[in-house]
Amino acid sequence: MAKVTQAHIEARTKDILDAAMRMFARRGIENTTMQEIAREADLSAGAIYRYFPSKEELLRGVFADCTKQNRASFDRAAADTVSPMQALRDIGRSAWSELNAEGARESAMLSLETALAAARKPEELGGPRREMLTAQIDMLGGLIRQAQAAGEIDRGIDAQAVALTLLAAYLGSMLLALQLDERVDTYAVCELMTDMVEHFAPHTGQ
Amino acid sequence: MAKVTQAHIEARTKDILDAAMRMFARRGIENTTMQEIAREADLSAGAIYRYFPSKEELLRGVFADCTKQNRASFDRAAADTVSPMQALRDIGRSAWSELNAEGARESAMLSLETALAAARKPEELGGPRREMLTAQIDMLGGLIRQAQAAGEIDRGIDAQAVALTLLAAYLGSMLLALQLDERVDTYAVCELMTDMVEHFAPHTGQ
Amino acid sequence: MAKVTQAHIEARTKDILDAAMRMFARRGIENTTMQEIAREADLSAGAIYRYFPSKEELLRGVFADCTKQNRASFDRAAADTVSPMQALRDIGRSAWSELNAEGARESAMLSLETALAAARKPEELGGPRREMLTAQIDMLGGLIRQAQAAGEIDRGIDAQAVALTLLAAYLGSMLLALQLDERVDTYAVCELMTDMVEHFAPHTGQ
Amino acid sequence: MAKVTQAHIEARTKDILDAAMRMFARRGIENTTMQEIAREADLSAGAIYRYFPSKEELLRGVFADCTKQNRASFDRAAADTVSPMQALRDIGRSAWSELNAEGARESAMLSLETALAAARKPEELGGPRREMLTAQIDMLGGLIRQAQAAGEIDRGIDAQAVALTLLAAYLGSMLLALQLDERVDTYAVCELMTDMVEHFAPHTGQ
DNA sequence: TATGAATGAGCGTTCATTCAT
DNA sequence: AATGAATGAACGCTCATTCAT
Repeated sequence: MAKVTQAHIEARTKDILDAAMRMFARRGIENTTMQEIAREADLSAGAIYRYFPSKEELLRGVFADCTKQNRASFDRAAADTVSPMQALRDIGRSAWSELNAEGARESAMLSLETALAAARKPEELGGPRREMLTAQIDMLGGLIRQAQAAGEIDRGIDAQAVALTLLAAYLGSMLLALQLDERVDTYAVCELMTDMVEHFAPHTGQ
Repeated sequence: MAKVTQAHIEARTKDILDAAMRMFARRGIENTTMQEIAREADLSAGAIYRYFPSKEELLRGVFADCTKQNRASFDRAAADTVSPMQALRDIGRSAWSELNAEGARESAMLSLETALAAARKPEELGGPRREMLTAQIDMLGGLIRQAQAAGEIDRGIDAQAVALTLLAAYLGSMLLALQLDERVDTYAVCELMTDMVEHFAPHTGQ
Repeated sequence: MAKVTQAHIEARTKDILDAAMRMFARRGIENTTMQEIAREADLSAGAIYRYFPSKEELLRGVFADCTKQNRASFDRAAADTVSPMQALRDIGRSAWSELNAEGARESAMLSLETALAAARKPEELGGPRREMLTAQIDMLGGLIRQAQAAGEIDRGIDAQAVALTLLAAYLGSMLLALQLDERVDTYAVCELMTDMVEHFAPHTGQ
Repeated sequence: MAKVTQAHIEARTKDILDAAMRMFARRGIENTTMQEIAREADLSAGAIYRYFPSKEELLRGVFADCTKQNRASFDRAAADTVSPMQALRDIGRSAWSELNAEGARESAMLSLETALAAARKPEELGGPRREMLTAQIDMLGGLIRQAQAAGEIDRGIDAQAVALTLLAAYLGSMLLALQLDERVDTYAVCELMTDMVEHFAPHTGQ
């Protein structure tokens, strides 16, 4: 009996988080009303307050959920076996192709919404976000170092800087895709970055 | 009294625009009240409505002002005389160094806020933003083609793709700087990108 | 809770309509605030918006309610059986005696308020009002023609004109009663009009 | 010098009163802003306050002006010389024909606006209006008594009641014309009333 | 005397939150 | 546990009124 209740509570909590995420992305955090979230979650407005004590706390829940999902998808991507460089290529392709996928706009908007919210309340919301980003940078940096060790990438370049640059290029592509829509081929950014990383001839190598 | 008319009105309009820009950046567009903007501009709430008929119109004014400023700063940067590659380097350095300047956080937040607002109301707000971005891409693309013509950059790479990538790397650096603050050296992205563009040896060149 | 639904909603809707009607009459449509209507209906201001989406729509509701009531009272009056002339007399007496009844002042003021509002927005509010008035004129005209057919009224007079005149005399009496209060005996207008209609000897009858 | 100032002040006062009257009629008292009145009077908003200490006082001024005008026009109409009955006919025709004249709608709306305002603040605004109406009734009653003395109207009817009825029929016609516009021939009311008064054969005369 | 920019109280309306059912 | 009607604190905005010029 307690088991059923527990499962039920968790299911409802997830429903509400998903509904909130969709609505925050679609209409913006401030513009989304609790009524809208409730409707999207097939609940009444008051019911949400059994699971989250306030809209702010619900937002925090959405944050946590987002970073958890994100982490999971990155871990999956990094589990490549062929070669470090191949893993990088795959991660890039899968990440960039998501920018043209169904729901990419909403996803990008939510990403920006949360980035902004976190930037405004660094103490309360910034933590998980920072961890997520540094984890991604570290993961990319690790792959690059492995690729350097395997001779796939020039040893002369700073792995950390490359990781940072790859992530920046991805995030910037997301921003551009959001604003320029189909007017621009962001996938070219992915290919160019990969090629550059692979075929870069450093100064000192001359 | 006709003493104040033109100069006074323009000064007040600018005051309000600046105040709105600061508040939109600091607290978010939706979260900012007309009262707050008024207080920041040392005015009463009602007075704003002499200069802008609604909050929405004020937002549009902020948009226009932003893009105008942005265009001006890019034009200035592009007016380099030494060589196309040098111009690219200078633009990059000046752009990236702004990311660590005073007020960079607010500027970045405003940029994201406007990006989001434009993404949600593309017909009403998207136009100027798209023009600004495509103008930047075209300007960068033009410089790159000049650099290729001058033999400073490999002729084998797609100028448009490089332009897009540079802009993406910059925008992504802005996003990362906002979220990771001083935990990360975004300037390294600038240097790496410049080096890569300059010393890239394309596939076909092998 | 589904316990309240239909009955409760209808009761509240009626409460609000009645409160609005009273306040519109007492203080004028423009002068009445939603707060005042809410207080009169024993509700909070926000609660009204569950039942009417705006003040304007509430006004339209009051309009509809008024014309419905009015129609009902006229239909009741017209259902006389003795003779057409007797029906006319009864209608007149009942209508005019309402001018001295409890709440007549408020009723008159509401009538004028709605007349004015309808005159200013004919497309939005004028329709039902026009229908109500023409229905009254037609009803009176019908009774007069019946009375003429029954030989109770001279056949030489224009039934439509008489109907119009009776209605005008009634509306004018309402206006006079409102402004002169007890200083004037509007009931005399009713009696004189009835007598005149009944005993008028037309020109051509000479 | 003082003379010029005095004349100027009176001219401006009249300008403002006329502008206010037009705007009150056109848009309703509550809906009219001081800015609109000022614009209509070719003045600035603040200037009105040199002549009237508040909007309320300006309204009172409009009231006084209206009743004065009204009185003047009635006095003119009553100064007929041929016969009392002819005077009544002329007054009626001139009054009713104004209902179809240019600006009749505005005039009617102003009349209703003032009637309502007076009904709501009887102590402050009701006085002049009551005097105006009773003066009209008395004037009509006097003419009827003269007509009865001259044998033009049956001596058996109550002159006061006839006067009241004539005024009511007129005011009601105004209301109907306002609401039914050109859908109705209010002039027929005038002719019917005149005929009835002239050719009425009273009960007791049977 | 006249101006019109500025004020500030108050309007219609929205929405996070509460609570009787 | 869930509902949804109700609350009340803001919000964007308007406008009668004031006052430096």
